[in-house]
Amino acid sequence: MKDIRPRLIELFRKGYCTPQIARIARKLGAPSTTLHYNIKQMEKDGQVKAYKAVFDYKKIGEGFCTYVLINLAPDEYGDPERVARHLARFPQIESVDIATGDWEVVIKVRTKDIDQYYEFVRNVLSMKGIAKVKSLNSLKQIKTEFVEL
Amino acid sequence: MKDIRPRLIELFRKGYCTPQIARIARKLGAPSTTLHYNIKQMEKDGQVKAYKAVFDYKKIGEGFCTYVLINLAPDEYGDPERVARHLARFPQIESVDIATGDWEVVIKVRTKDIDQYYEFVRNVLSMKGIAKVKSLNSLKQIKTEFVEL
DNA sequence: TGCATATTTGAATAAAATTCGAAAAATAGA
DNA sequence: TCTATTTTTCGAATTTTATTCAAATATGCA
Repeated sequence: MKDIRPRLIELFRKGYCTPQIARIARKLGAPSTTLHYNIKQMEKDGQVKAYKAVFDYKKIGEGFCTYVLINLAPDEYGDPERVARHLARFPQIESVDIATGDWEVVIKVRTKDIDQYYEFVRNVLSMKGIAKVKSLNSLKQIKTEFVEL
Repeated sequence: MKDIRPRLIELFRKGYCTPQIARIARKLGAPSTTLHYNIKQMEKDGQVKAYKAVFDYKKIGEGFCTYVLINLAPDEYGDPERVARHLARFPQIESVDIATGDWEVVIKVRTKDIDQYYEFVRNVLSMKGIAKVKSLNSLKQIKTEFVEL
């Protein structure tokens, strides 16, 4: 095997998929050209950001999932988005939100295991601007990205 | 308009998409039949759960996003999955995790606005088995489902 | 090594997406 | 309400894509 699957996973994580217009047409009993028009319109309006795959993350070696609640350093309060945008770049991070309440940023992280998570903590969460973190570890993922596992 | 778009959104939330094999073949410089074989294999192995769309949730009227940290009633400790599976059924809930630490369950909820979220709290989070909740509100979503917004 | 199983690949076929154009429907303005 | 303009629908034709098939190659294992 030319080990093409890791590359497929990378592409599918963010895109490289497309709507099944013909199948939807059959399901909804509408002409496929009408659906085509509406879908393209939704894409143009920016309602649809991407078409992508959802994985069984355990089976692709990313079974260790953590929510990290983050307190920023006070000098970042003026622009929490700076840190957030920087975090969003990392491929292990599924989501980044700027939040109200006790924590300014909430991220969801996927790694292979606790060792890789420790690497992530050392490399990423040590960055300037992050004052304090609280990790919530997922013991079992029941639903993700609207898909039940 | 026959108002077909809400129905499209419902279908795309969980599936009704498919890989773009020809495009991937061009990108990776591999024969499309080889990719076809490998993709089907990954699907059969259960590594791929679904192909779906990621939305700009604000633009589809689901801009209010909340992480809810949940404490279960002590009599649920033996089987936290019961409550978790029940929660996973609700369409407003993007993800459900059983977690370690201060909270037993973590969910991510999407509603139109704070009023709809209040409805959700009253209808769903009032359920038996949930002892206490802490809501973290997203002020701004930077990345979701691995897609930067 | 030798055998069974899994993977790669090109050629042929089947299915699907896309384009186009015309008509219908919806919308905005007077 | 009436009319002009824009948006949306949808069938037919075309282009592109996925899928099937069969043969060749590679891989794992005894």
